Amino acid sequence: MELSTRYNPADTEERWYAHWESRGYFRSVPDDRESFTIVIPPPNVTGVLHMGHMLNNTIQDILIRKARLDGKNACWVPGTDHASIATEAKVVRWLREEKKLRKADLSREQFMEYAYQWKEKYGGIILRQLRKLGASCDWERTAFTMDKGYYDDVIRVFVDLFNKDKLYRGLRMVNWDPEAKTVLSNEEVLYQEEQAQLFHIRYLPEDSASEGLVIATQRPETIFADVAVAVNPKDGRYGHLVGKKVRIPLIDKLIPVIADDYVDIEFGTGALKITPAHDQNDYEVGQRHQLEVIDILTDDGRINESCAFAPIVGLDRFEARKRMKPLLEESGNLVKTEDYVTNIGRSERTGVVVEPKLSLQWFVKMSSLGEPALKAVLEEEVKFYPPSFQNLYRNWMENLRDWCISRQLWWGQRIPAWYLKSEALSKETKVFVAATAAEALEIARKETGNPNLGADELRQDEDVLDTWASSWLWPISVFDGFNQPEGEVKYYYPTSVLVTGWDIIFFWVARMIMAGYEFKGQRPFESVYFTGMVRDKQRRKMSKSLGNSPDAIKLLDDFGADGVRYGLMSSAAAGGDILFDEKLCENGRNFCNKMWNALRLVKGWEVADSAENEAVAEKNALAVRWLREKFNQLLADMEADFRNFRLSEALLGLYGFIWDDFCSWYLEMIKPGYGEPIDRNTYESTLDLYSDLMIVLHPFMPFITEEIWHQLRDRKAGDDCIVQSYPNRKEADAELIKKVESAKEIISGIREIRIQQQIKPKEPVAFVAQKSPSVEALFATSGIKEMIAKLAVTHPVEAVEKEPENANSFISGTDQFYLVLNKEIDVEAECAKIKQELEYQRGFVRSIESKLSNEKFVNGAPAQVVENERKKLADGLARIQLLEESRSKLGCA
RNA sequence: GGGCGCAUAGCUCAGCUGGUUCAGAGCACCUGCCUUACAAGCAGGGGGUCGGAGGUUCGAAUCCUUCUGCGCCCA
Repeated sequence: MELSTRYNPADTEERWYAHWESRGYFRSVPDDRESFTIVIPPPNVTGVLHMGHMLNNTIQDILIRKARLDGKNACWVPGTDHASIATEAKVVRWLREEKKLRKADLSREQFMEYAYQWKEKYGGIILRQLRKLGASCDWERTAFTMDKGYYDDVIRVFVDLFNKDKLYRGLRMVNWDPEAKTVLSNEEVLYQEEQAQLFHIRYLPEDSASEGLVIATQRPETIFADVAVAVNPKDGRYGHLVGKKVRIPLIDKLIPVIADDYVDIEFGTGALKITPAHDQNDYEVGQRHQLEVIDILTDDGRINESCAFAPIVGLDRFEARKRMKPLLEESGNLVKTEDYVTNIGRSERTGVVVEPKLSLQWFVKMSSLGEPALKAVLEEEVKFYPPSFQNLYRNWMENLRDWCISRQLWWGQRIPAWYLKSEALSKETKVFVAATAAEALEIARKETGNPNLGADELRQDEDVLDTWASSWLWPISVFDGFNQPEGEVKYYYPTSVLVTGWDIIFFWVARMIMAGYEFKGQRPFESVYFTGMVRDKQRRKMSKSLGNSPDAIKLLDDFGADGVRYGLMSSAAAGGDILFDEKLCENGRNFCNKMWNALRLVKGWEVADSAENEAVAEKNALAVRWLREKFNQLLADMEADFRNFRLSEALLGLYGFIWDDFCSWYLEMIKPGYGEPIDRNTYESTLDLYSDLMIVLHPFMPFITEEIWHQLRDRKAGDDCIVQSYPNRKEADAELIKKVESAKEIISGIREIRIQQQIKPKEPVAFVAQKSPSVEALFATSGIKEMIAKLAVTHPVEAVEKEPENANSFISGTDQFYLVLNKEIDVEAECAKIKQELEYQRGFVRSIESKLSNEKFVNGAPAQVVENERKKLADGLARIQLLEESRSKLGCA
């Protein structure tokens, strides 16, 4: 069999994925095994795979594959989110640019048709890309938040909440996106410092008895919506004006000067124009002083008819702002303008400046929903990894605001509320909430006392629900838990773990927990694993606009899915950000090559029924035993790491084990000499060990492990790595491990001297140990002398009473070892080395002596610790003695 | 303004409930090797007063206080 010297992922990945799928390994149906369930955080249906997805889904796949190997019924539900605003924005742009259509010119039905066309075209790309990553989802369960059944669940929940009096319509200052013409949640507004201008504008007094006052504003066009000017009651400058009136420039409208603590004396001029319709804080001030609200902005951000200053009506707000400057200058009201930097909020989706705007929206009352959800996390019924996210969660949950769930969009679940056409929309408008128009009509007839009310006399709410108001039902709805509470959902719910970025802890995680308790009376998942954000080397968040995000698919092509998965996971401590660097994927790819070459080595061996001789057999048997015991240790580490979701550590542990213990040490221990065969026992054990390693590594790097699994032995159909049983852990034999570790230290000591003395790698050297009880005990271990001789390339190893002449020595543990080389040793250098070592050892001994002479330590510390210090002291003293002897023998100064 | 977190090698980070020769890993760097699996590799090596100060303790990278510098969330 010829194997290329490099592992080529392209040759294997697609093939194994198809194989797994065709064998139905990803499929889960309820049975009597324990379930292990993950629901995917649904990506945007028309999105494409990016680094965050890869990280997130790699982690889920690791957990799912591990659970599968553990014999659990592993179920990973994939799916997508309709991503209301993001998708609608894309569709609108597409219509405008490609079809030359404006949304305003289309009916709701026509628009939805286009939106579905868009979804058909781009929907599911990301799910195909997940397959490339190796994601072992049960694709038959693929869900979508706008699927018929899902849609119905969202509506059902809305009706349910309404009937439970947990929904209301209210006026709120909301974040308004004038381009998407919809409300945004606080989390969808991104604030950034931007350069702006502060206009200092004089408002003249009613009676011209004083100079009036000067306000500072960044939005001069909004002065026409002013209803007051506020000053701080403690501000001496303005005390005389409070209660008087001042004139709004250009329109000379009189507005009162009021006193309110909210005003910051230091900021600007200390006088604040109050514009309740267009600023959250002003709105609150306005409420306190019972001021009217004048809204001068249209939904698309233009100045509307309510503006008393005609010349700017109809202009976009930025255009209007530009016009204001000359107008104010002309009228003599502009005192000055100054540049300043301020936080401007922009829409996460459309990038336009968000306007605070009062509007009528649907809200969910959060008080009763929040309480059990907070408790669940604080009492760790839902466990967070890392637990520090509890703080963030609590902080938010204790300051819950009602959740605005209406969005002025079409792409989404349309709010199932109907109104009388005869009534204008206001807070007091009668509303009939029901799952269908017919039911709503029935309710309307009853409530209006008009049995003849016709369907055409009702109109449905135009808005749709916030996407999170659908995705918060995800863990329930994907199992059809609303329709069939006794069905599958009973088996799969609560799910095992949710893996998601901490940035959506409020958007999504908190709300799923609320929904879980509200609608199922149960937590939605046992644990939440928060991933960090993927950032670039300069710590910037990866984003399209920065162009600092690598092309995910290209990465997969360049390094293989296993390489990329390794790269992402090797630096991904839970919750910690990843500073992504392609170098990490390179490490992953190199790791694949390493394993591939280990395979080539093993597969290249000729196998004989018995070993060359007894010594070789003993050495190999020791190697096999040693690796088995180390493997037991590794399994214990893995178990702990998985229990704590320390996946990065688990992977790095495996990496070290395979690269160092298995390849660098074990394979070198058993590697037969040139042209010699290996004995069957060792060979078979090696295949078994290697196979076990592949099982343990499989969750992290599924493709190469499956490939090597099959290369190692001829496997029967269905005997695939992905469905093996995870190896059983046995108590590791610490004694044996320690012995081999001692041997390894000796080998390293020899190698060090070899390199220093420039001995050719293949040239055998004479090596002896000074006889001592510990050396004899070590050398009595069957096979260990042969092991040292082989790995350090020495003649047969012996322990001698008498120190050899002209030898280079080194200490390992408390014993001394010698290399006898065919050249004069450099006495001076040896002496210097010994001197340095002596200094270190003396310092070491001193520090321990001072510890042990401290009565408080001896009495206070645990016996174990004291005992250990005594041992350290004895060892140190022994080493000092050895060094002193060498020194005098060499005649060092 | 309120809250949370971080600071350990040149870089990125581990280091659990204080106690092994505990100051670690990977990358980077230096030296030597095209050694019959692998140069995308092998063998070796240098490098840190664990941000500063104080405290608790027999003992502190680890616990407490405080200062400094960064980051994030909320208002």
